[in-house]
Amino acid sequence: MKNIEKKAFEFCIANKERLTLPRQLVLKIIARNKKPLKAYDLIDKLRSRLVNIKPPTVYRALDFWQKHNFIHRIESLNAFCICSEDKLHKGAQFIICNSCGEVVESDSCNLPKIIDEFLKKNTFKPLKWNIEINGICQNCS
Amino acid sequence: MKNIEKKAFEFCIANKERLTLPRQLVLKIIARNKKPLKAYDLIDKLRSRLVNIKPPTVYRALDFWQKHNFIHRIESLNAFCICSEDKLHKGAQFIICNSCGEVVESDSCNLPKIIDEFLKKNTFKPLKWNIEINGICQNCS
DNA sequence: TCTCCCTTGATAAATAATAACATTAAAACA
DNA sequence: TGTTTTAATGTTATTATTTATCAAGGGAGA
Ligand SMILES: [Zn+2]
Ligand SMILES: [Zn+2]
Ligand SMILES: [Zn+2]
Ligand SMILES: [Zn+2]
Repeated sequence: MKNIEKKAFEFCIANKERLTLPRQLVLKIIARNKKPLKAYDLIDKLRSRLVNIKPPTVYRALDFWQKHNFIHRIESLNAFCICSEDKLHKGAQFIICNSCGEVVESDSCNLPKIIDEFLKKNTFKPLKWNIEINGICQNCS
Repeated sequence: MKNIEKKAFEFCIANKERLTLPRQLVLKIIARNKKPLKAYDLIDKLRSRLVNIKPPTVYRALDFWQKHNFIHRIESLNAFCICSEDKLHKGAQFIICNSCGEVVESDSCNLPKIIDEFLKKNTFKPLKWNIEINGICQNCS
C-alpha cells in the first residue's frame, strides 16, 4: 500500500497542498484497512499516533482527501474508503456485501444510458453521483 | 394527496398492519411536503398533533413505511420522501438539485446493464440499491 | 524577520439515531 | 366476554455523527 502514499505525496507537491501529519495518517489508515472505516474508528486508530486527537482534525483530513478524490464516503454506511481508481471521477458505484461487509468500488465514468435518458427527460445536469448496491458477495453466497 | 393515505389504509387492511396515529401522521406529513424531510423536522411538525413526541416514535414510523416501500431514505441528505412509484421496487434513483433542493425519484426496476455486468463479473447478488445524483435541475439552470 | 494564509488545536454544540424498559392497547383465543 | 398474547407506543437516557467557532501554530514569500 505504499502506492497510495506515494501518489498522495506527488499530488501534494504538484498542487502545492500540504501533506500534514493528520492527513498522512488518515489516508494511510484508510488505505490499509480492507473495509470502510467510520470516523470514530479512525479516531481510535489514530490515538496512538496523534495525542489528543479530536473529531474536527479527522473530519478535516477526510474532507481534504474526499475533495481530491483519494477517498470516498459510503453514504449508507457513514464510512470512508480509498478510491480504487486512478483517475478523478464524478461518480462512483459500490457493491456492499450485507453479510461480510466487504465493499468493492467500480468507477462509472459515464452514467448508465438508462439513467442518462432519465436525466435528459428532466433536463437535469449531473455533477456527481453515487451508486450503492447492497447484496451478497461471492464468498458469502 | 389523499391518494397515499388511501393506499396506506388499504395496505394496512390487506396486510393486517396497524395504521396507528404516529404512522398516519408521519406518512401524511412526508407526503404533503414537496421536499424530503429530515427526522427532526418531522418531529417539529408533529409536535402540534402529538404531544411530547420523541425521536423513537418517529423513527419507528419511518422504519415501518420504509420497510413497506411507502417512503425512501435519501442517504446523502439524511432525509425521507414519499415513494413516487406504485409498485414495490428493490432500487430507486434520485436526482437532487444542489441549488433548490428539489428531489425527483425514478424507480429502476432493473439495474442498468453496465452495472449488471459488473455484478456478474464479481458474482454479486444484488438485493437493493440506491442511486443518488446531484446536479442542477431545469428550473435552476 | 514580518506578514499572510492555511492548517491544526481545543471547546462546545448541533444533528442524527438507537437502546432499554415500562406502559398501553389491539388482536387472538378460550 | 374475560383472559392472554403480541405489537406498538411512551419514556428516559445514551450513543453516534458532524459542524461551528475562535485561538494558536507554522510554512512560504516579501
Ligand atoms: Zn473512486
Ligand atoms: Zn460477503
Ligand atoms: Zn420508490
Ligand atoms: Zn433546482
